[in-house]
Amino acid sequence: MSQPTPVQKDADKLMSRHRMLHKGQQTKAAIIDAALGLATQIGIEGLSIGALAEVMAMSKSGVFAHFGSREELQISVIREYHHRFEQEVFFPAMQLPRGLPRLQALFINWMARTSAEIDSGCLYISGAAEFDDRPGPVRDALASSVKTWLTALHRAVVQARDEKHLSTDTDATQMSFEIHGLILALHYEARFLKSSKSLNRAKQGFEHILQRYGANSLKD
Amino acid sequence: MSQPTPVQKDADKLMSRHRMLHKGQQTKAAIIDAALGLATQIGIEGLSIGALAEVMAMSKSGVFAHFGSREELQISVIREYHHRFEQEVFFPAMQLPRGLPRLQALFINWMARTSAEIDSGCLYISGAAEFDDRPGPVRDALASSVKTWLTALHRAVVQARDEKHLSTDTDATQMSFEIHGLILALHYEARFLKSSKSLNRAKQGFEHILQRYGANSLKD
DNA sequence: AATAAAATAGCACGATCGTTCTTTTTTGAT
DNA sequence: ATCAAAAAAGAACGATCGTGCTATTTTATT
Repeated sequence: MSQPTPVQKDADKLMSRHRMLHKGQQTKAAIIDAALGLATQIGIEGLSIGALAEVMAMSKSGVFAHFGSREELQISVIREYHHRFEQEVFFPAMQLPRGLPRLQALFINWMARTSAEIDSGCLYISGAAEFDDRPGPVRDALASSVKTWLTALHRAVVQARDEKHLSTDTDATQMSFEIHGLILALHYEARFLKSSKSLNRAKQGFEHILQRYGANSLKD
Repeated sequence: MSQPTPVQKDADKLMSRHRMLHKGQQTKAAIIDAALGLATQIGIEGLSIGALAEVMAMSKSGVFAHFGSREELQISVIREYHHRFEQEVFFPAMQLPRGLPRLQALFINWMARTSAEIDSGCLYISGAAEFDDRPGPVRDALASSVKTWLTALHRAVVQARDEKHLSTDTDATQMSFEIHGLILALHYEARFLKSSKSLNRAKQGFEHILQRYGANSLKD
């Protein structure tokens, strides 16, 4: 048997180091989870390390060390929201066949995350209001996530048109814009004005849009 | 000639006192104007008396004395925005005849205040995101202003229906909801995503809504 | 069980926050 | 010009902010 080569020893050390990160990653994830909860209530800008430390029953510096700056914390929160949005809105809809079924599922799932049923507001909406006049890396991270999602929605519309589920002269960007408006109105009237009927308003608005763009059948 | 009665003396004193308020009111108005500018950029919650004092070239306590509390300052800002919204959006549209012309003017004026053309964002939109989970007098003042305006919009839709400019079975609340959505999408995509085409998207969306609710002529 | 590294705590800093005092300046009517 | 009231300034307070240090504790590996 040969001795472990230097290369193998290096590999072992690397693995050891990775294992050591376990606990750290774990609490970091817990911090981000709590931070996301705070951010959806008081806003991304309202997020403070002190308040977060109190929630976590940790010291300020203990929390701080995981991120190195408040900005990095904010960006981590946005990335986590992006991930959850993918899990709860995007991926489930991707299970359905291309075209109207998938587009409809995207809208339904999106509504569920936006309506007042859920305890936390939508970070993409509240964040946009906070950062529309505030340049910087946090805004960039937020805008990047939002654009990814809106592009996915746009693609679903295009596919529905290509599948002939919508009329062939459908302006996909225009239709996406109008759908986006429904979600924003739902968020506004349900979350801020506490109007209970908003969910049905949004659903009916979606039906109207489908009719306008010549959806030939709602169930197929 | 009779001597001034005590009542007359009191009246004189009252007038004097009112005159004395002149300068104070004046600078207070200037402060509120500056505060509104700050609030539309960094948010109502982001408004700080220190930053405001610096802009005004005044001392913090000098600014503070006009309001007595930060909350009162925030509410004053909201009241001022309400006033300007009335002046620039509501009243001009009221000059036009009831029905479609007035409704259309309301939408056009609203868009103008919301699009990226203007330097300041819409306080009703950014404020809603900030205060949807934060109860208190500031939120109440904001919600009250917003409801007043949305009610006025709703009334314009009802009138357009009554004037037979829209089909008689028009659901006014639903139509208002969809119009609101267009404005919110415009604000979102123009202000946050810096999309230049949003204004035309909103206009076309409005045309679509008019068509759906059976507007019989766009110019009359 | 020993050990090095990673995770957390503790403490202090300068800054800014809203607010409360007291003092000075400015105003406007006599 | 006088004078009282109003407006503004000045200074200080306790709190909280993000962040940079230096210990201390906990973790995971040998």
